[in-house]
Amino acid sequence: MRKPVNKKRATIKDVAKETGYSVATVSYVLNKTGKYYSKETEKKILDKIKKLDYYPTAIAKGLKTKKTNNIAFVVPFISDFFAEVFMGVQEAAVKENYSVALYSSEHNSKQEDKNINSILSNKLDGIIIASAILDEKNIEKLIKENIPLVIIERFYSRQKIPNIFIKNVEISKKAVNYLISLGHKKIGFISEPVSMGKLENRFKGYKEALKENRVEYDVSHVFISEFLEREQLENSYKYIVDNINKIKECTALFISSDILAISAIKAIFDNGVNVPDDISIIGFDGLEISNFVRPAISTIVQPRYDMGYKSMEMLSKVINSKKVNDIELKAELVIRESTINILG
Amino acid sequence: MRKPVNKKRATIKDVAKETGYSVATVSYVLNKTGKYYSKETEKKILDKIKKLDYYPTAIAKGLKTKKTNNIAFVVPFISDFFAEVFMGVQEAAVKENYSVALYSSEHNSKQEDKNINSILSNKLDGIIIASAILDEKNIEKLIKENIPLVIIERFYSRQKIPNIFIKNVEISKKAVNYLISLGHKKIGFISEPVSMGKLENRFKGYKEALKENRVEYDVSHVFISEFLEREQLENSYKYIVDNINKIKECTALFISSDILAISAIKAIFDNGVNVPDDISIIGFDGLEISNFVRPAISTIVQPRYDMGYKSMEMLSKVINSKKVNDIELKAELVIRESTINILG
DNA sequence: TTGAAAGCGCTAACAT
DNA sequence: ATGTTAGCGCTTTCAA
Repeated sequence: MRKPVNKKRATIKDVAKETGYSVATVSYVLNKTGKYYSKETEKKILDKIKKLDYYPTAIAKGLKTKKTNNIAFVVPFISDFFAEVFMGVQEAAVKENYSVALYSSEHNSKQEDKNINSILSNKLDGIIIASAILDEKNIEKLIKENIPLVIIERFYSRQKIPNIFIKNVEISKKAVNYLISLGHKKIGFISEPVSMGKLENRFKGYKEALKENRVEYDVSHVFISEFLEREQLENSYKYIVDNINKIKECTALFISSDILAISAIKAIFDNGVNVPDDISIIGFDGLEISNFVRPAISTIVQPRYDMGYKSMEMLSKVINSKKVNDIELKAELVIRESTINILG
Repeated sequence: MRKPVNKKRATIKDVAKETGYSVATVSYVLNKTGKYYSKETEKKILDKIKKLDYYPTAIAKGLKTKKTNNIAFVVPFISDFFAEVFMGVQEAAVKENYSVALYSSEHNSKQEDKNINSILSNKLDGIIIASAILDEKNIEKLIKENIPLVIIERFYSRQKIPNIFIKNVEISKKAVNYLISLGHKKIGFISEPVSMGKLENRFKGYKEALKENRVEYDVSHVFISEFLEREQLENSYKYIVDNINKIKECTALFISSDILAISAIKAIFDNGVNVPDDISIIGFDGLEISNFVRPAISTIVQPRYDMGYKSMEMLSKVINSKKVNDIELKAELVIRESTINILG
């Protein structure tokens, strides 16, 4: 006695045959058009559907409708930050009945190209790009294909793309201003390469704050390096240690992410310097964990979840050809234990 | 002069028409069958493909072939741990030419049901389930649909499902044994609910170690709570604080995740107790961050990336009906600063 | 070596 | 209110 292998899934045809109705009618009730069928028909069909454990094949439907109800969420790498943004995306996606495929380029162009091709050939309904894409050409490609797009945290100049952002320049300025108000004059800036829009703006805010307060801008206190990429704690740690002497010259540091700040604190500590006693630090992102390390990190809290949630809502509108406006989200400077006043 | 809106993407038909060949021939060269066409034909067609910027539509192909080259990675919630597992999955997926959709149930049954339905109707080629699924019925459903499955870190008894695992009992025992060797007798256990296989086993290892060393098992030192779910730092912190008096009775704590350990350390510290001076702690997971907090946490390092990578490789085999064997991965006890000897 | 055509599961226009 | 059917873009069998 062999059990029936490969008992195939019921199709719309089966439902039609077994109820005696046509596939069209079944399709109608399936899609709850509310038209073209009676209450009675509906019930019969629905019952049979349940009995056959039938559910439509999205892929076949997609072939016809050109909608897959799948979207892509593209990140440069996986991190705490993006994980939380993703949570927002996913929650909104569920609400609007989308599934989301996650694509990470891991800071690798080849990988990104692959991802883009995969996205394109999968006929996803839309894409949310978080923070950046390595190769501008890929954005052009997506635009050319006319695929709905929303970008988080990056201003794309060549063509207007719906955007969710925070005011990086402004809030960075605020952070550095705060440091200055605490009496700091030697303020370092630590970041991965700033080619990506948002980092560029954080750097800009840093420089503007110095300038407006007539604090000397000292290039030797700017630490921008590829070793700081992808928020790798180990790599960052090594980099900081390698540059510890110059870093020691600073009394305060503005660091472009909390993860970087965490590794900096350890690297600094391991070299006999203390945060905040010897060096004050302000991070960026406002990850929960930044409040659970010692000292708790003063940081700029980004509305990570909202960034995701709103971007998905926005994307849904774009997909349905509704008008959308860019959304500015509020970031907030939160002072905790990693910053102290060094004035008299 | 209006610009051509909606310039449709080229299809295989276009390529056929423009080259004068049939769609069949185009399809052959497209799929590099290497047969049924001449070098010359191939070149002509390839050229045209490039010129038209044509690439096949996965969805149409999938309808026919029953393969989408998409797989699902299902997690109970998003965390540092799963993020790293995901990285492994994605890397292997790229290698084998799969895209991966990420589904998180966020510890919510309704959400999980939705996810499962979405997975099913999207006709994904396979699924990797990380750690757990809330409702056993959903696993049954997937099995019934005959969809290739791989499970990370959970033994599913009713039917054999390919599995990637570490020896949770054994390694937990080792950790607690170590604590005992340091002179600890009052050792607490902190974890989210242990209904999930792996946690159950960690708990088991804890109890076995006590028993084998004739150390009293004190239920009042077992802290298992829903407040500890999903590795939410804030919630965990509150829970620990609420139970601080009982926790203070312990001289050591075995904690089922690093994130929990981090929040415990802070909660304990904020209540005037110190790690490791007053209480030793061993965590679980071996997240990078656990080495960057103070004190650096002694922990059990799990091969997170490998878990993901290997599970994707395994899934690929299952999809292609190749034989697979369960894979045991090695976890490692790493001693850092959060544990001290309290003997003499 | 190439082409014609059926068919994958569904939607929707059209007919009844 | 319900049925018939073309067609979405592709693969693959069969014929030429």
